[in-house]
Amino acid sequence: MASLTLRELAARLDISVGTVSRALSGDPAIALKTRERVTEAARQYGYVPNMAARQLVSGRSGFVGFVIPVRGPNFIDSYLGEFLTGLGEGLVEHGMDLFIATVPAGRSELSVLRHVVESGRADGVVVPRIGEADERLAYLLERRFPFVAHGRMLDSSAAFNWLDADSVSAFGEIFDLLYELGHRHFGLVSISDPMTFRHLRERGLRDAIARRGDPTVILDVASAPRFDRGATVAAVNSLLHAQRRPTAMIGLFDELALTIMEEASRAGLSIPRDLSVVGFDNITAAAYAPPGLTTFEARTRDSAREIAGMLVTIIEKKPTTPITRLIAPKLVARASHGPVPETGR
Amino acid sequence: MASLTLRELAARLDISVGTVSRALSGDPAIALKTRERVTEAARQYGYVPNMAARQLVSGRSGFVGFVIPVRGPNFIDSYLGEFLTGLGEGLVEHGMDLFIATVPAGRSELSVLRHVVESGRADGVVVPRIGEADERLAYLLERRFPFVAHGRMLDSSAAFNWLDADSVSAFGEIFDLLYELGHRHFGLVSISDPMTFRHLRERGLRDAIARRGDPTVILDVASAPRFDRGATVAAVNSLLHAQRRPTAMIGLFDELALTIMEEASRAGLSIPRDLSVVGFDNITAAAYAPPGLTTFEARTRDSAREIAGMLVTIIEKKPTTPITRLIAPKLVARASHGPVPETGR
DNA sequence: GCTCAAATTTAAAACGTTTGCAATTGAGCT
DNA sequence: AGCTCAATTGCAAACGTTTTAAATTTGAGC
Repeated sequence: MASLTLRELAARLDISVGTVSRALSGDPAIALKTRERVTEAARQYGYVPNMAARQLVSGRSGFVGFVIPVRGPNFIDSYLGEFLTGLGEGLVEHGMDLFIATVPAGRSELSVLRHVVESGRADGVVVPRIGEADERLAYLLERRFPFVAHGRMLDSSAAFNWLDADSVSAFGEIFDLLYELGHRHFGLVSISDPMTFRHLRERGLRDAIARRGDPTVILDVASAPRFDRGATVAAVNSLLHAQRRPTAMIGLFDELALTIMEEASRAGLSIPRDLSVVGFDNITAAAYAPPGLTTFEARTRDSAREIAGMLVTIIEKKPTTPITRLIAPKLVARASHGPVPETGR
Repeated sequence: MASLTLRELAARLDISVGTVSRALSGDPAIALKTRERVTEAARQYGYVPNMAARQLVSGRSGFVGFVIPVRGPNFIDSYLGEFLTGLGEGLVEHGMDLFIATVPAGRSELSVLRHVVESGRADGVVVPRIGEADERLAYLLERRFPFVAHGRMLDSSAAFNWLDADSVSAFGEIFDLLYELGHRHFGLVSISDPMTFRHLRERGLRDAIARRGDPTVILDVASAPRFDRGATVAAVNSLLHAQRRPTAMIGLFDELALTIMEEASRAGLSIPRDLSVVGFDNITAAAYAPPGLTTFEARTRDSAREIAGMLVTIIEKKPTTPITRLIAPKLVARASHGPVPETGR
């Protein structure tokens, strides 16, 4: 604002603007003595470069953009909170700032993303929650705009930069854990939305079942639209009140697992005595909801921090081959799972 | 990026740049016919103004800054999630964008705020969670930089723009509610940190007690540092295991109330039969933790949206007298409070 | 003391807008 | 036809940097 300009600083030092600019950027072509003198003066007078001017000539904004995905009533849920935290942490390490855009009521997420990209206010963007046919990715790829996705496509041939939790193995691990505890009848509460993580997690579970090769294993699946509370409750109850009830139920993510626990309690079932429940994500509420939800730590925050690093590399180095990374989730064993019930089977 | 420039657009229209600029901004000095022609061409060629250039000359960035306050392990908690959501919503209505800065490990929150302000990357900032002697406010006031605080100072003479929840009356309401249910012995779990909301809430409670004028009312207070889980548990238990235990306990905010409920259960107390518990904020976990925490909806999201509007007004109109606003919290009556226990008193 | 290259610094253009002021146009009047 | 005045439009400066190319200074070698 009222801050010193480069010209003024140069005047006080009786040196040309160009030299001052170079000195501050540490250009070795400038004599060391001059560089030190300039740096010192800049510090002393509290010179702060005007980002707009710098951006105008460099073409880089120093911002990474993030469009908050449209969703239910609460925009920033547990996942996004973690994610943004990590992203901020990661970016600040690289001297980048975070530009957050929300989607106004009438407009589409894509149009906002377009605004972010085309206004030149961001040098790259991070795209969370990948859908099966994601128009955001299509747009960014076509436009060759730097981005990193959190999540991947099902078709691994799609060439772009992504980082994802290895939910395939995590869901395999859940199955193995419960199988070892004697469970043979599983219920999965899933979503009907076209998100890729849904397929990956289901695949992880199914692959593990197939690997085990035990024909007595049963898997029932019930799905509901993502943020439709009523339908979700109905889906959960369709499994809970089936003729033969699963002994272990898995939520595609914690919110679903919590709903399972609620409905089970309502139905008079005791967890984990009558029913084992496992989730995925380890959201805050998972620790509070009795008896404590067994789940997987998706390490969202670490993931986001790493994504920040990846994106900065991509912006600066413009690598030709995509960078991809898998993060291994970690089991958080709480009290909602246990051995298969002896009775009633 | 590869987007059309104003000069190019002007060339195609065979009109001067200045005219095009004015036409696009809707300047009535430009003939209507020309304006329409330009607008149409801009739309057709997909012209997007370069924000950096615009910012350089106008001196305005179109960004509102927000420095994520330093805190415990999880930066973006429930409060901040709600707040950022509302802020984004509010800003987008005014065509402004949100610039989020995180505080790197070694640096102070103030230094980051200074960076945001002095780099000219934001036209105004929003400051959450006001402390008793808040150096951020002191800095912004001295610098005369536009800002709105979420929260106020105790000394109401401090002249700046703020919006706050009317926690004084809310805590009075809590007291009245519990008093009517027969409670006379209250326990308040508070924090020892120098945040102004702590004093305001305690004051609300004390004022209500004084107003009632019943000398049999007892209020015990225990405090712990904000994010010190161990000390918090100890503070809670100091009240729970006192010679005479309060029949109603109030958490300064929901996290504390949830801890009260946890520790009470651990001590074998049934809620609300043996103990009533009330919180404040209505965080997500409040609904999940059994038997459902009675609390106040602080309307953080609405508040943030309104703050966005206030800030835009301040940036554009530069009013001379401060804008202040109180938001009335709303009771969310769940199952954690009830009549005073008949026995044991 | 001179030459020439290396080291250092300077001048000026460029980035893409906005905006004050001057210039042009054309209609209405005399 | 000439003049005035308002309505339009054009010109050019300015915003604060970075960076290219040119100019200047320095200093080593003879």
